[in-house]
Amino acid sequence: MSSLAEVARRAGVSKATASRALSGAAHVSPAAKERVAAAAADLGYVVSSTAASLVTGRTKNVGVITPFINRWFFAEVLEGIEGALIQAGYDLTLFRLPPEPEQRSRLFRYFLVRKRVDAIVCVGVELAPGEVELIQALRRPAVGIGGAIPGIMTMCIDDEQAARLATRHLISLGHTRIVHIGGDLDAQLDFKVHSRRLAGFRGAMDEAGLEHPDDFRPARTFSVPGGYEAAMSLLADPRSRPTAIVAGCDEIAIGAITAARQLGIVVPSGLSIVGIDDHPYSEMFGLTTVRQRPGEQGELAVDLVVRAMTEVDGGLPSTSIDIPITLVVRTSTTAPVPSLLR
Amino acid sequence: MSSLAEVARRAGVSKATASRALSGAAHVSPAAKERVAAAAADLGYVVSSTAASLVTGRTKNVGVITPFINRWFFAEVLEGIEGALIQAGYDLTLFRLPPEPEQRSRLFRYFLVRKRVDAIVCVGVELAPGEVELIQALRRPAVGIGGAIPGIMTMCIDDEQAARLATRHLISLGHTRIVHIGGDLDAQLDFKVHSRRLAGFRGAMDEAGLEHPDDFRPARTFSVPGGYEAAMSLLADPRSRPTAIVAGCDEIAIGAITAARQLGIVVPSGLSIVGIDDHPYSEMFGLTTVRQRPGEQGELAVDLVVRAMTEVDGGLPSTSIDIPITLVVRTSTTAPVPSLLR
DNA sequence: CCCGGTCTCGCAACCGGTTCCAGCACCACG
DNA sequence: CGTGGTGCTGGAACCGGTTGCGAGACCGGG
Repeated sequence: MSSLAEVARRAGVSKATASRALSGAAHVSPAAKERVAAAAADLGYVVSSTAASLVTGRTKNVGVITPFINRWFFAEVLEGIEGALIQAGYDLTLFRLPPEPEQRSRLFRYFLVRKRVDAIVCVGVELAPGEVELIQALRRPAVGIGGAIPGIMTMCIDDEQAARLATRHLISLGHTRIVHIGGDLDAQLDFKVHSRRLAGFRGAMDEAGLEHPDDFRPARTFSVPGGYEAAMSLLADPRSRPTAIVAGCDEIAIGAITAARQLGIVVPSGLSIVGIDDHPYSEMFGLTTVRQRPGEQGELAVDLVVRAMTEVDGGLPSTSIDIPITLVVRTSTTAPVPSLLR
Repeated sequence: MSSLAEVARRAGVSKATASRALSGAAHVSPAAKERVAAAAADLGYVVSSTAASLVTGRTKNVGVITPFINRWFFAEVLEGIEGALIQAGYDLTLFRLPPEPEQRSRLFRYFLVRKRVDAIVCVGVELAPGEVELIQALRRPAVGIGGAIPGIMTMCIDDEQAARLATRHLISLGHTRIVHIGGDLDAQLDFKVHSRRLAGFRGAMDEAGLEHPDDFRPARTFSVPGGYEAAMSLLADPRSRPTAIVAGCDEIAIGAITAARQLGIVVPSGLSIVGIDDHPYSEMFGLTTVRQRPGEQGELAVDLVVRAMTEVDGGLPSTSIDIPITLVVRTSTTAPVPSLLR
């Protein structure tokens, strides 16, 4: 309600000095600064951020674009971003990217562009070249999480590598009959994550010289129920049953563990299972997995854009940086047991 | 980059007409409107929302405050809110409420107040009276989700009623030895959800005249692993084992089902389990539960604030509205089976 | 005592739209 | 042909801050 002018009048100074006193930047006499602070305090004054950003051109606000909110990876990244932004004094404006192309382009050309944001973080969205252009035209720092995008800085885990790591672990234990339960290739996430993980799995099998016919089962959803269904149908016939499963993500792995137990198959002695993510439920299931920390990726992304905004030369290199992953061995994997001993 | 003035010049009209033509509100001749539109299009012009909101006082932006992002209920509500807001042409600024009181008050007095938002939606946060005052001082519509708050409009399910419904279902099946696994009363969510659900459970037991000594087991976390641990310790001793469990939420119920299966207890013949929420995993586990639809609650909240913002008399009544819940019977509950037949 | 430098501080011009108000053209009607 | 009304348009005053520039005060050194 109260404006800077009122504060200034009450403190007996001009708007200019009041502004300088409050922002703390320039030289203002201690006495004046004191009076302004007092006046502001008992008027309950707060700056109008709109007015401020109109003149400065900076909004202290960054936009985050993501296709999902209620999925583990995305929610986790979001929390990381949010925490880091608040810390740095920025607000977070959230845009969910709709799947329909028309809605999507509306988001880009209408919402995103209203000069509202000082920077952009895209999580799990693969920008089309035209969209990259639009963002570059904003002349604001931007970073992507979840996959490489030519033209803007991105960070992601190496999905192929993650699946390869998981698969190699099983191979090193002595498994030879291994199946991959992953995301449906026709209902792919951005960055073709499902294909990449499948490729990593197959790469590891090939490099070990293992045959792998009928090696892939798509899960209807990239989640626990999807993994459950796929594992149920895979494991139903004891003769074709593999000795180990590489899951496309931990949720699928958990679904598979649940299915196996339902069928009376003991994990890991009857079936080894390895996932990717290190989901909060994984420890409870003793799931061996390849860990990534989405929250840290979000924080890192914020660090980068904040630095780009505060440093004089705003530019962010358009490189892609690789997030490290680690294998976490728990109790869902072991060497294959000869069938008589199961 | 391009300003309204440029568009106006290019179209050969004044800023005033250009503004009117673009906003579409007032009378502008079709010819002029046409020329302005063309000029705007090939200049790639978009309004500066900061400039617009400086003069109109409206930001087309609503603030959402929530303590969690990566929990099912909260993420689900958030998705509902986001979808409804985009639909209505509003942006969403997300604030995560930090647990530390000092950070929390900082959020309220510093961030929230910068005249950035036209309305506020609080999900799962119990506002202190002082905080309600702060929000009311903003003179912006506000609604809460997840519990009643005196002074502002809220919507929530009746937690006691939900637990009572779940418990009555078990009692009607003939169960008499029932235990509640719920959230830790010392690590309570806002609105004392854990206590309320416990109270509903106990109310139903009392009204049926059932004894219920040692009737409550707190879960270390209000999630699957918490339910798993609590159920494990509860079910370990066959002699004290109940015939049915009322879980504080579906995730706890799922943890309990998993624990039961691990112990060789068949659900439901050996143990009936009922949850609250209707989580996406619940169907897979055949979990009988009390359904609530958090996404719809979010949408409803947005409808209300949007209406309050567009209608002439802005006020929102400070009533608390009750979200309906329904019992969804699946396969995790049945009549207790005499022990010989298990 | 004079002069140059450093601190403070106020004036006023922005930032980029929206909207009140007045003016003008044009039409229909008396 | 005069007059009142209607529809469209432009000028200009905002909205609420920030900041460049210049003026005055004050200090120390020569």
